[in-house]
Amino acid sequence: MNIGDVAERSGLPAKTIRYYEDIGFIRPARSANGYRQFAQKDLHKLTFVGRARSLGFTIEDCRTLLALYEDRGRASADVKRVAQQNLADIDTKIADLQEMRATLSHLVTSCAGDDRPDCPILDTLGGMPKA
Amino acid sequence: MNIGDVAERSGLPAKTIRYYEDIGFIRPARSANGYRQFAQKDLHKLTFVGRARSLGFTIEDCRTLLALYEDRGRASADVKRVAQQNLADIDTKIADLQEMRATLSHLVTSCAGDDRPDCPILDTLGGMPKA
DNA sequence: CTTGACCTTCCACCAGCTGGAACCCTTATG
DNA sequence: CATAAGGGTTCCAGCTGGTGGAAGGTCAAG
Repeated sequence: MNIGDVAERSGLPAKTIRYYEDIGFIRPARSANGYRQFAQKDLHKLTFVGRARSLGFTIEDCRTLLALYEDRGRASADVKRVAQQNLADIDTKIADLQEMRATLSHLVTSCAGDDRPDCPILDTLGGMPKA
Repeated sequence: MNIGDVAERSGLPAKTIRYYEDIGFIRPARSANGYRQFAQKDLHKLTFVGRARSLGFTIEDCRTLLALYEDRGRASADVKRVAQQNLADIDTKIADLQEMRATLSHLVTSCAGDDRPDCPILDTLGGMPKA
């Protein structure tokens, strides 16, 4: 398979696949003309990474997960630990965003949104106490 | 005020303040020794930006908001529009994260997390259908 | 006079790609 | 046979929003 095929089948842009080679996720062979030749294994790994990324795992998480994925004798506890940490990170992000949302929503509601200059949003940003 | 004072009062690191000068948020005067001399106005603007950033506004949003903040004749509708867009973006992010969370939480729950190699998390990442 | 806390600039780096330039390879068509 | 379209290749730069560190100037205290 050439990079275009793998891009289509994995759902990742070709640029991203080259980048993933660059950072060592895959090591495709090269044919005589210099084109990357991808094996099924490469496609699997790329698809795996694509899914992991879409679930919010970082590149370094993916590196760990890929190593565990390749290691047939790994303990599921190791994988679970990475996933749980990711879950906790996601929970933190959600909580932060919800707090932001509440504050901002309150501001938006209190703003008339007309053509007059009086604006509680700006007033608050410019003047609210440090907390 | 020197940069250290402004940093303390605005709650922003000095590095960030220099960066904000770099991107044109503020234009502090310089004293004879080359030190930045901050006016109250600069402190207000930095504090304003700090708050807006903590509510998830991008740097470009802040540029817009600062311009509106400075413009005593602005229409509150303009500010509200920016805030509402930000709110919508936050909602999208929260929804995305919640979807991630649900999938990942399901995976974590289904994984034994023991010392055996069988792991539903890796199985799913490596094998689930493209959707 | 030296120490230490400031301040300055500049350059490099983080994640995770993405865009573009400049070039090569392959295949089909006129 | 020339050429044009549509692959592929490399490398370099840039995005966001800063952060870290080196090398050096300045200032007040002891």
